[in-house]
Amino acid sequence: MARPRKFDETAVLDAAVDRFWTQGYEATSTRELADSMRMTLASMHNAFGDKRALFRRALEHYLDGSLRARIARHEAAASPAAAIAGFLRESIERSLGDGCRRGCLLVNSALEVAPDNPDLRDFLNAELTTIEDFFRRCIVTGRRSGAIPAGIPDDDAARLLFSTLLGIRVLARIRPERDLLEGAARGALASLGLPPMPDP
Amino acid sequence: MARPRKFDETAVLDAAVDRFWTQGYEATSTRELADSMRMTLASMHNAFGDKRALFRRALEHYLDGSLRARIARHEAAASPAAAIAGFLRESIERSLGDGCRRGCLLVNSALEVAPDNPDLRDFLNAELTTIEDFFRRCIVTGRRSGAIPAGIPDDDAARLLFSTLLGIRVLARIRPERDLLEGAARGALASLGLPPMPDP
DNA sequence: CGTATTTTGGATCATGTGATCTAAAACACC
DNA sequence: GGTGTTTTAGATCACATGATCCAAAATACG
Repeated sequence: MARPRKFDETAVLDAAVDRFWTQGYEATSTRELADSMRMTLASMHNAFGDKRALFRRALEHYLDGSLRARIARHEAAASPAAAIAGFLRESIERSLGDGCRRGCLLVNSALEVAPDNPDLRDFLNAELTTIEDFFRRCIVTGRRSGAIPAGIPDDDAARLLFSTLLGIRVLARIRPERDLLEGAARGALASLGLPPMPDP
Repeated sequence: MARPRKFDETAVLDAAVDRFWTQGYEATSTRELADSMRMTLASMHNAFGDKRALFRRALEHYLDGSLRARIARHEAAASPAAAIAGFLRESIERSLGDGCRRGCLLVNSALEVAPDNPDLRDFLNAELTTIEDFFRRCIVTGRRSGAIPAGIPDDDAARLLFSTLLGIRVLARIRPERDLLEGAARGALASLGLPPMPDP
């Protein structure tokens, strides 16, 4: 019916994610995006709309390939406590393994672009809440089975883990030191009576 | 010897802080800065140098009037445990009391501008370490006196509080809900055997 | 008062920005 | 093979950006 697209959508979105992740939204120009996506400005605009729409698509692409799968994978672990510890371990290893100090695109975006962008903020909040809910589910089921000792309210425990994770992701961007990131995670786990993280 | 300056340095730096805090570094133009500082571009440039240098000055101004005094004030509290709880309480109230969801300029900057700016990164890290050290001093002296129960290593406890604070400041910018911020703080305090925060 | 020195105001420069336009190219369908 | 529809490619638009220049203004000092 019409001329087919030459580019691979996954590949070009990967490239867009990389730029936004490394440099942030404001600091990335549309020309730079088009170059790294190996397509022209017009094609990019035609396929994805304006810069904001492309950012949204890139963010969704990032989350599709990253967050949701990770939660599902860890939730299938041997126990809720292992799911929590494994999720934190993976977050730390990802943070330390990235030489570019990129942190987490979700957290970076929540700080840079969400505050003055209600649509994006709602979207990001929904994703962040996914993480909070994951922690809460783990806490609830773990305590119900007796594997996690009772203590502070379930909600507070989940929020503690959630904010610890965010803190770790912030530190990953500015001070990516293993002792620091692991110390925060160890502190949260131990103080909730959870087993330590698996070795890296 | 020469023509005196017409502007009040404190006032213009306050204005610069406000713009950078509300919008971030990249999203704030030099013209907008000059307008809000009530001076001309040339005067601004003459007095503070380029945009990056002005940002650095604004950041220092913000920290001078905010962070260091707060730490000193809380450290003079009745007990180390009260110092920790009071510091978290004040951070939460500041976060919730700001209708603009600005969060903390230090944390925002650590994510947006520090990663590709070694000088600024070192400066920000030194300031962040000031907070971490404050928590560590409180834990150490509180445990030595018996007011804070022994448990996980001092360093890990300090890192847990530190990353919880960062997480709270991130959430303040995207999801400023009292239950959420207080829940994270309550979780951290209770799980370390610390007394709860004072009422707002 | 005169002069040296700094700040101030306004204009301006070169460049980068997001976005769009036009025409050529490429394919699916009839 | 023709036709219609979409994607490409390159040029370009209007504007914003960071930074600078130059002359006028304002003061402290001699």
